[in-house]
Amino acid sequence: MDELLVSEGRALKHVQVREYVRSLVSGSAPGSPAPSERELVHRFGVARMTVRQAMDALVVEGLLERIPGRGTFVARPRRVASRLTSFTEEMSRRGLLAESQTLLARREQAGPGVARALSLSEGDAVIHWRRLRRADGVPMCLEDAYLNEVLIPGFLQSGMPTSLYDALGARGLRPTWAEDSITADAVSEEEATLLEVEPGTAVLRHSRRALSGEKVVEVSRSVYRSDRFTLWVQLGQES
Amino acid sequence: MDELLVSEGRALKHVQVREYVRSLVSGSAPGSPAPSERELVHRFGVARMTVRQAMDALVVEGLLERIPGRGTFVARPRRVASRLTSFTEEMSRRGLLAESQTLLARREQAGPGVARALSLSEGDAVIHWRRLRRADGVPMCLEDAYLNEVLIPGFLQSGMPTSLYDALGARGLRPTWAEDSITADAVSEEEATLLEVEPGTAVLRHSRRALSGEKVVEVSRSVYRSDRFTLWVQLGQES
DNA sequence: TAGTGGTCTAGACCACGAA
DNA sequence: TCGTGGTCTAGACCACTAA
Repeated sequence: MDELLVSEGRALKHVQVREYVRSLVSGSAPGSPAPSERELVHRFGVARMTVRQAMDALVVEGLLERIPGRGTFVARPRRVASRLTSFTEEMSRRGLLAESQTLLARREQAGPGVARALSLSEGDAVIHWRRLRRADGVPMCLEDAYLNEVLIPGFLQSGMPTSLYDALGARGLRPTWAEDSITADAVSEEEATLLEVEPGTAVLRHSRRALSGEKVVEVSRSVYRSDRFTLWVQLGQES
Repeated sequence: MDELLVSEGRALKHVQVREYVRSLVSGSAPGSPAPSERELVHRFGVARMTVRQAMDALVVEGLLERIPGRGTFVARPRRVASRLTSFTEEMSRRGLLAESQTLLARREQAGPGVARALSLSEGDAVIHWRRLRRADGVPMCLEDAYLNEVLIPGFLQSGMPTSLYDALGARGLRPTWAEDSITADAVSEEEATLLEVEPGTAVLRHSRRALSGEKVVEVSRSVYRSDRFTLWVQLGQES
């Protein structure tokens, strides 16, 4: 169902039709009619199966909805599951400015836990990056990230980026899937000082193991101030 | 792309082919070859487009993977996002036996918060169901669920079920999408007594708004013991 | 070279919705 | 009744892979 553009870049017919329809309806309100299949057959001079192939792709994509006997219409946006986002993106989504203060960034030898999580062997080189993360200036989160040095050579030398996920994305390693665990705990003294809360306050502990394709690109442990941060998760598809 | 079974229940050809292939490959290891399209054309005496329609559905579903020039193969299972599960299902997935003790189950008038969350008006009738939930006998969670009485008439009279989601499913109202919020907090005295923890211990507070289609079927607030419960979330698709 | 999936044609009949 | 999408046919040529 993919592109496979021909030699010089001539688009396949079903792709032409698909993109024509996409541009027609993009921006239209849900429920707006798309051109009928037979109308597109005439306009492009192609067979109906070709038009159907184009429309099928848009239906699978969730852009269009077919109603037998009536026509094809712009679908209302589907309710989807949460995207996998970085702290920076998540704060920006909430209208807050994310800032990071690097407390530590160095090469280390992986301990047993980190090695297992990163699918490495104990003692392999990893990058340990500890940051205090603020939103609109308020301490929000203390994060320890561990990265597989082999996947991002020269990372420490290249100057630390603001957004880890942007930096990974630039290397074609943007996380596509992650498993998170979340629990509540009392904050430690060291954490309390950095997060500027009372020792013993309840905090959220968040661990993430993020993959790009089959590669584990990030393992992290974070502590979030619970008075400043609520985790939001959407589950399920469609509806 | 749906069934639309004909009159007496005769299956459509592409459905026959699809289900034949599904039964053939179900249980096969990822990478196992599926029958070629032309082989299925012969076996079923149908046109190739019909076979492709059947295979397309299985590819979209993630069961098969096409490799041009080589053939069609069983796809490795995709890494998917977390399913929307109930407490009962979640505990069972962890190998624990879920039990529920109903502390309260009655008709109430919706307050402003619950009314808004359930898309009702203040004062409308809702069912308030408070349960202490145990896993393998250990108190795990205290949950207050609010349900729209109009959607589940006779719910209170029919005897409370073990699993709310099973009961909703039996009425065609199984949640398909939910938004959850999670935060950490200190446990209250009343909660501490019921959950059998020290007052002031850190706990996870979890709120859920669950929809079945466009209808809000459940609004709940839960408190989880953090020493017994860690929330797991998978984000993203495929990889 | 033989087999595979990817694309495409030019028709056909059906059930369903709206007028 | 007419237009819509749903299903289906019996071919065709292409690019690619593997032997």
